[in-house]
Amino acid sequence: MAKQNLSMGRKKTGCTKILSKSHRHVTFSKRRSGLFKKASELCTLCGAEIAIVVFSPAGKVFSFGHPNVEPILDRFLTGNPKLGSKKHQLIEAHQNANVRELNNYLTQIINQVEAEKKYGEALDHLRGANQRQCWWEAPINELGLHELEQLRVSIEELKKNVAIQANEILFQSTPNSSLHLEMNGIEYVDFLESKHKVDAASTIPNAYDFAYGDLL
Amino acid sequence: MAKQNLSMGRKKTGCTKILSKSHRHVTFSKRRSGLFKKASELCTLCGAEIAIVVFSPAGKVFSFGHPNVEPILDRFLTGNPKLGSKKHQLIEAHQNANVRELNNYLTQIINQVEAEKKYGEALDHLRGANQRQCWWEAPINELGLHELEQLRVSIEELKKNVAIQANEILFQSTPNSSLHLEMNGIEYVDFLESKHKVDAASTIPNAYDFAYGDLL
DNA sequence: AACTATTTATAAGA
DNA sequence: TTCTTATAAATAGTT
Repeated sequence: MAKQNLSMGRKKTGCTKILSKSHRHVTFSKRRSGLFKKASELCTLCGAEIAIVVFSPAGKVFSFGHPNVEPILDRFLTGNPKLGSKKHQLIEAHQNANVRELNNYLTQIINQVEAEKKYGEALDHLRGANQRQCWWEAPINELGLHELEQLRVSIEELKKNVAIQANEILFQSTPNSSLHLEMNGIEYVDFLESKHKVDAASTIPNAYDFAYGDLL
Repeated sequence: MAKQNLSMGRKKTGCTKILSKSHRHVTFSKRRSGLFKKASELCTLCGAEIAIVVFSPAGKVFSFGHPNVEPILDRFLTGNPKLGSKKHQLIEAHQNANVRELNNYLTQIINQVEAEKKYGEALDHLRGANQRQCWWEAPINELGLHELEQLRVSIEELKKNVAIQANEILFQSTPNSSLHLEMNGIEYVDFLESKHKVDAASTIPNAYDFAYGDLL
């Protein structure tokens, strides 16, 4: 796939971008026609299905599709999660059955929040009782103190568990837990970040990329 | 874009699908290369951005993209709501609105969790201070026993809440995720049982006749 | 995969 | 823009 002789016709042209704007526009039109014709030929000769999307430097869109553009793009986007950007993984998740999972995921988080609230209220009541009834004025007994300390440790432990739970569900991977949920969570954040990267990258011209399906 | 002379090279071929499978496969490979090369040339010469997706008759996928396939397809799909199949309406909806909404929602929930955790920690400190200041200096009396009882009631209530949530998650959501909460519940039960033994040992009247409501 | 006779694509000019 | 034409490139059939 060397890119050496880029020209045809009367004279060889260089392999760099055409400088003259009008000349470039003419070439763009001609070669775009040629590209679509080649694609059409490939479709009829070999029974292939092809979609082409072309953005002119000015931002105009041209598309070719046999038999239609969008079904082909759909198939490509939904059928290639591994190539997929995070965005498409997210889209795919929604397109498949994962809306329900995402909802469950949110429900879980809400439940966790509720649990934290209830726990906080319980502690609140403890504190209120302490203040109202002047626990600190009561006589102490060594056994009682020890038991209270045990209680405290147990409650701390529970609190930690709940907090860890919340964190795991929100951010981390649990070994045998539902992969989809966690992917949803992570991708969600990554997607918003990568959105900006994509926007920036799409204005950068010269990257050169072939993605062959042989690998799939 | 007439489709009349579909052949090149040695001899003209018809404009219909090539019948021989091996022949067709060879032609497919050659012409696919040519198509991608043409696309590449168009990109470099005119500064265009092109994405091509090809499905072979066998269903294999091949794609070309400059600078990358997916951003171009994204731009195409999001920029063409008029064509909207339902699927694309879904994609667009997610891209335009729901993703942001969901993200805000998640951020909110994360903040809530953080706030609850901080609040819980603050209460812990308060309670710890109370203990340090007063408990071990105070004599034990009936009020102290009452406080212990209240503590148990609060914890029992919390335990019920956790168990209820565990059940909800267990029946609404994925089994694995509910496991941890359920474990929390079990730990909690164990703790209360051990507490009960302690109560008995310390001659505190066992109160399984809990009076709910005034505390929680 | 490499070769080659042809056809096709297209750059430049009208 | 479109048409013409000289020439480069693509490729069908072959090895």
